[in-house]
Amino acid sequence: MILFDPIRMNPEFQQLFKALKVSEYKLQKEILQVGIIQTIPQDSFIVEQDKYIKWLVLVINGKVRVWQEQIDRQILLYYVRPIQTCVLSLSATFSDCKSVVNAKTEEETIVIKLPVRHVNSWNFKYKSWNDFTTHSFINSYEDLLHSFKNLAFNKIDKRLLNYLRSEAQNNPWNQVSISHSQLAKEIGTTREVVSKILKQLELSGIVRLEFKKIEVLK
Amino acid sequence: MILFDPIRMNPEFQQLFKALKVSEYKLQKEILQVGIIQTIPQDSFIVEQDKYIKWLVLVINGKVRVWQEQIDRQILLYYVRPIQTCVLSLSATFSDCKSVVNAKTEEETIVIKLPVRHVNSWNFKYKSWNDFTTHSFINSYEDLLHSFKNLAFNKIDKRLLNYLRSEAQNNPWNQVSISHSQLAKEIGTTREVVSKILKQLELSGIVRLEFKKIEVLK
DNA sequence: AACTACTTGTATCAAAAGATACCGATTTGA
DNA sequence: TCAAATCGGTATCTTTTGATACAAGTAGTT
Repeated sequence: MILFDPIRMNPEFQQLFKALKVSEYKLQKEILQVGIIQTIPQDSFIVEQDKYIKWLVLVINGKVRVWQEQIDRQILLYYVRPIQTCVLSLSATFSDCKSVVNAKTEEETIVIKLPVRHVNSWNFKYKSWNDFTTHSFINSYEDLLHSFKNLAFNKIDKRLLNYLRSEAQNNPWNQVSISHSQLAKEIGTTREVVSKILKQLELSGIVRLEFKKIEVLK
Repeated sequence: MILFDPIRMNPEFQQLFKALKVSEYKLQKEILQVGIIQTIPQDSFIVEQDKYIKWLVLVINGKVRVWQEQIDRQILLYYVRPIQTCVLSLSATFSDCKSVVNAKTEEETIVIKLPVRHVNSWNFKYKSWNDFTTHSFINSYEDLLHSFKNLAFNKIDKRLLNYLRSEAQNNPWNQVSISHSQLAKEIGTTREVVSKILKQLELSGIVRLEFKKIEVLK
């Protein structure tokens, strides 16, 4: 039984170990040795398109938006929420590569950063880490597949409603606080189209519109 | 050193071991014990949407098309070529689940089938298997991400040309043998739209059209 | 209150994509 | 060789989405 440095063993690490079901003491020790806890303010970039990924970032608290962009258009890929990691930075732990996405905090976010070069060997060394990475890949793949299907088969009005309903679930009053232009970026279209569709949805009694706020009624 | 049953140790298994860099004798033995080699005729379903996945299928020779469909529309996800596996059946080795995609042979295809319940434990037991699954996930994720971006940002004419160019690469005369209606299914649109765009591309001197054949000129 | 930055509403026009309809060409195989 | 099935071309119309332009609303600051 190893006695950990009490200064390093703070609640964020404990949360991480519990969520990851990290039972191996040696892995706990390795994470404690190389991991850095950071509190990142709102609207800060975690990774940027075309830049190298140096850290595997695990979100402990907060919310990170991951998206792709091209000139004036962008589209949401997914959100990273506690306790998850961005699979793309996970894949970077296996082979040095540039990021093909952007990731930015949407709220103040607490993360644990692990240098990718250290993480590489853990996959086969520790069963719990192996399970964690495997399930991260599977879940992320399924999420992306779902988004792909949505994009391939649904028209914009349906995709907009899908987005609103899924976001409204996280709010006690079924409200989504977002501007029309931001909404346009989430689903990959323009602001005018969003305004038009939202007005139609309001006339149909499906949503109720306020300034920078949308209430989903059904 | 274990002496393998010479009847079971046929060239397909040898090919698989080499490609997977399976050096562990124990893993070789396990694969030989539970693996089944099958030659599947053209146009046979490997997995079907909403049905359970019982086997991890590894393609040794041939070509398997994986797609999603909805009523009258479908869209290509990817092809599985030698020596690869469909990640979605790979993810089924970790948790019993129904398929969300269809997979069908496009040519006569030789595969090795492994029962998913056996494969589950190999991931942490054998380093080479671990590497194989990890790289399968990473590559597949990146492919899907690429497709997603293509779908999100490119219009149909661009996507059609992207498809043709990538397929033409595999042919010594830069020709793609496919009907317009099949092409429409690959990229998720209708036959008429494909015919229209192909005619435009021919007038621009980018392709040359024949019956069920398209030559990509530039 | 006045100013600024941002947000929302909406009308008009253009382009992209889909739907329908019809006809002729090509292949296949009985 | 003739019929059936599949394939390809194209015209017309509709729907969906995007682009442009401008007016008006909202919130925060000074």
